[in-house]
Amino acid sequence: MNNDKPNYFDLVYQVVREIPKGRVTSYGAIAHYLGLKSGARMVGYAMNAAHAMPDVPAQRVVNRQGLLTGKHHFGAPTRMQELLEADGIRVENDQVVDFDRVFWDPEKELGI
DNA sequence: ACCGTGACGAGAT
DNA sequence: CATCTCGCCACGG
Repeated sequence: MNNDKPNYFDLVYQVVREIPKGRVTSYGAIAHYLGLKSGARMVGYAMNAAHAMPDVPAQRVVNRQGLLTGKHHFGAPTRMQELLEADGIRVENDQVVDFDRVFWDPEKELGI
């Protein structure tokens, strides 16, 4: 059995696991870091499967606006926000406060 | 095997 | 500045 196709899911999880506490990143940033031409969509899809993955803080991954687009996938509508606030991130109106300040760019932090 | 949908993003209007 | 459209690919029905 040859798995010639790249498993984007594992790659995404790997990056997400490196997100430090108190920081967030965006789907597009991860996609660009991994060189996924597929775009941010596949990253978001991967996060959907991340639900079954431990040590994958999907709450730290938001869209480019800092909006908690995936909050509905955490079981409860406020679960994602609570997890973020537990990390010390302020969330207001389903949006990350000071998003630019807490933004964690894998290309910049991990290096390209 | 075909069609529609989706945790997005960038560019165009 | 706000809104719309397209691209991109995997998965479910």
